[in-house]
Amino acid sequence: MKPRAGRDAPASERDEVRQRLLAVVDSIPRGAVATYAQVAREAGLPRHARLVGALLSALPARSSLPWHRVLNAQGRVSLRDSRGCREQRGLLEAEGVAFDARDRVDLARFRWRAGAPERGRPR
DNA sequence: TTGCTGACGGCAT
DNA sequence: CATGCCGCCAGCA
Repeated sequence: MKPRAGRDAPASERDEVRQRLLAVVDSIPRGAVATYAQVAREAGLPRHARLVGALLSALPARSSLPWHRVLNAQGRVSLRDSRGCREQRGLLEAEGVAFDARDRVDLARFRWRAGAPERGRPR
């Protein structure tokens, strides 16, 4: 059987991977959002969207990471827990991210463009 | 090792 | 727009 790199990799390496992903999340600027897949790609780990979710779900409540700026590909909050859902939404709205009537964020408008020059979004 | 699960995603219906 | 199905991956029983 063909072993898969990620699973067999030494703990230290998997740890480094997690750090890299978290670092990307940490770099999402206020008022912008990124998708799970986007974070993974940005970290050089395409196809690891689920891992991003797993990581964030295990995040300590105290974390200073802007975990709330990560949404699914549809621009919606992906939390199962309704309590957490409202929290994430509240945090985003507090920094200017708008949700439409179907609880979606317009990614074309709020998606974070890594490396793109900081510029005010058109109102 | 196998099987099931999940803060995912893309595509077909 | 909603569902369902399937691929993808790490974690865990």
